[in-house]
Amino acid sequence: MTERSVINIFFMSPRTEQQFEDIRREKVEHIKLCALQLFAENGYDTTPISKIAKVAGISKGLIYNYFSSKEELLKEILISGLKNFISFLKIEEIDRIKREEIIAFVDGNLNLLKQNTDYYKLYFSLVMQPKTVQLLENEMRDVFGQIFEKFIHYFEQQGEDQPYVKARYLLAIFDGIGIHYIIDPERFPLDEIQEILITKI
Amino acid sequence: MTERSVINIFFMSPRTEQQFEDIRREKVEHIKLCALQLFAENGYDTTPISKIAKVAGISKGLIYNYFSSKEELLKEILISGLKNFISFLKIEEIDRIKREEIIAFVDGNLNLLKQNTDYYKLYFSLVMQPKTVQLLENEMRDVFGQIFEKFIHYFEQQGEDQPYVKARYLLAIFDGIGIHYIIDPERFPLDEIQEILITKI
Amino acid sequence: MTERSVINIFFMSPRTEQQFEDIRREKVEHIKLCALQLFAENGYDTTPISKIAKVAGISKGLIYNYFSSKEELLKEILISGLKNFISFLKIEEIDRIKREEIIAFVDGNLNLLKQNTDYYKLYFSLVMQPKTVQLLENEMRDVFGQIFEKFIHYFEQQGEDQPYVKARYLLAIFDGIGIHYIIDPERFPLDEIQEILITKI
Amino acid sequence: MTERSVINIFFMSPRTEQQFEDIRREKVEHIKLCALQLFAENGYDTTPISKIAKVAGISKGLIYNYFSSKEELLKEILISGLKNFISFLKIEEIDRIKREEIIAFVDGNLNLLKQNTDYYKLYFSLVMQPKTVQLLENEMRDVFGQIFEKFIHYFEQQGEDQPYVKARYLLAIFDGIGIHYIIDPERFPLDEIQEILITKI
DNA sequence: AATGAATGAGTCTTCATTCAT
DNA sequence: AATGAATGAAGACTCATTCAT
Repeated sequence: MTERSVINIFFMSPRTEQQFEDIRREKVEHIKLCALQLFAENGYDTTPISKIAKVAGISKGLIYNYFSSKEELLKEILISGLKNFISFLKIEEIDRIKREEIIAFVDGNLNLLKQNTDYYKLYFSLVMQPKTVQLLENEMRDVFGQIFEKFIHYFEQQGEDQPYVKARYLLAIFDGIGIHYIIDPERFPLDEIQEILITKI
Repeated sequence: MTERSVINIFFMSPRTEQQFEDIRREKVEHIKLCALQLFAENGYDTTPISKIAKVAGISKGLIYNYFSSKEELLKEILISGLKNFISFLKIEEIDRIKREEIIAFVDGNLNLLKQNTDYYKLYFSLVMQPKTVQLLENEMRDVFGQIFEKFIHYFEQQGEDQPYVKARYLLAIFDGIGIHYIIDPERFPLDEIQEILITKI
Repeated sequence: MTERSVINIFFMSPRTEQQFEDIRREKVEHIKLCALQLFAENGYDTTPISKIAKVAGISKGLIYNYFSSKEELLKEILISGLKNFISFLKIEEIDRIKREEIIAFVDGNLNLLKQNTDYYKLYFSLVMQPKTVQLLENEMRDVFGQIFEKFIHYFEQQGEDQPYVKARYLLAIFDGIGIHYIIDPERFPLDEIQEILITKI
Repeated sequence: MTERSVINIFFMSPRTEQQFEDIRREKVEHIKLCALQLFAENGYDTTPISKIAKVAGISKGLIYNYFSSKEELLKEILISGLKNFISFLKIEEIDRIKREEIIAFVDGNLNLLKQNTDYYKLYFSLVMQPKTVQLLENEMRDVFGQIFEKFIHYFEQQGEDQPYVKARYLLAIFDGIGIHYIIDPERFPLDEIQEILITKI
């Protein structure tokens, strides 16, 4: 028991459960953000926990207070990204799929790409590996399953002859654009391509 | 003639330069192939040299007889892939860019994807990292610069208003298709999408 | 005050900065001492880090917590020795160079030799290699430059005709004595030679 | 049996035993010389056999045709040096030890130093290690025992009161000069010091 | 006599994770 | 809740030596 602890008791008003929760959540988010940036830039495997700690301004040990392992940290980052994807694009709300909604989705997708470039970078660099896919199996099925269904539904409504193929194709195009934007964000003509894409739809 | 000279003719002669060269070329190719498969499946950083050696049926040390480092091995694999890309698609020969040639390129590209899935897997998993791009700077500039110019030229001929944007877009689509095929080769409708793509062009 | 706050005061506080610093300094010195003994006895190149760790009673990894590389460890050992040399001989304080001071230096030098045999052993075994000299370039220039100047100055005062040569010669003699003492400390008549040397000066 | 061997038999006159011996001896000397230079410059432990082979213009394997191991090669180099030392200084012939002979020895010693700097470099860098001393135990005892006895004898003749100490001291001075010359051959005033040394004797 | 492919033990180094405080 | 010391398993790489030719 150090002097510090003692002082804490006498001079600081005790935090409420809620405050503790807030602090914790804030710290967790901070660590995740720092880790995401480093993972995106240098790769997951080549980013040591120690570096994350340094960038986050905390000790190595503390990270293990919030995440049980490095892989767990990765998983939470990836899942947060997927959740963000869902909520940002309001996928769940898209039930009657009209043209405007698809266009909104396209717009949203590309806007998200611009804002969350780091996340996409990390995502694309890992999605090729079976280990990652396994890690996110359920979550990915949920997210992409939903999107996929809605796209198929949309193309069916449009009277397309191969709605499944078209849906796959459209999603592939999204990711192609994503990758190229990530590799060369300065020069890749994202806005112009966004327009072309919407026109075609 | 002393006894020694007589013995001489029973001495095994060392291998000829040609023999040594054959051994080298064969081993180099074998190692590169094994490494490619492992890198593609498990990732470059998570594949130890020892595992490559085991799969290749040789000792760890021998790999260093042929490649100065793990990174060098990676580089040679990637460059071989690029060279293969160039020669397979006969990029250099495409000077008068007609519709048929572009179509041949699309076909070739997707066929290559089917045949060299491992290479694409590796390529996409690394192209996001600045370190890789740096590793292949010159080679990539050569290859993609050429392709890119021809596409722009083609779209100009076609009277498109934004040839640069269109070229970028088409290349992005290629890679999008590539990634999706790689992630799910069983179910991704590559052939149907190939047709759609050609139709659109 | 929630239960959590109460628990707080029972939490072990982390060590203070001072405590960490103490641990570090102590460990660093311990490692350097063990390494010096082993380097001196078996040579730098033939002493593996693992052996140093074993002798020091710690893990291999911990050495890298305190020294960035084996070479860095060597460098710090050598520099510490040079610093010790300077402070022990009070080189900087010798400004008016009288006979007594030179004699004190000779005495000090040979006493240091007796006490720090390991250091001299290591030093002599490495000083022949350009790599080492390069490693310590600045430090060696500082130390020996100073000593050398004072010796020259002294011989000038004495009216010697070749002060530079005499200074070089005297320093060479020191090292000759050093080497011979190191090789055969039991039988080498260090004390008698010390007297002879002083007499000559 | 390769074609080459066959040709050898029909077109080349068989070498005599003597010629074979000469060729062998020449090659052995060549390898030793190359190895000495590399060992002296970069250290024994940090000079790989492969580098010696490359510098000598032969294959790694061939070295093992002439020397059973790297250590054996070192040993032979060191012993050759010692033998050269003996024969050059004609130590064995010095029986009536007069002043001129000692002077001749001093001269010879320093001349040898100038000519065989590499050897001295190697010698001094290894002589500190017990392993080396063990390797050369007998040879060193022979050489230095002889020299030492003669020096003692000489100082006895001169009526010195501590002939043993003086002999040790003189040998130490030789080595001190040797080391300093080796470290800085350009600027070390070897000739002047040689004169001083002779004068003192 | 000569080559260099091949091996495998050993070395330095990194880093996720644990632990005492 | 927080620190960084400490561990140990694993990885990249080296190199003396052997071996088939």
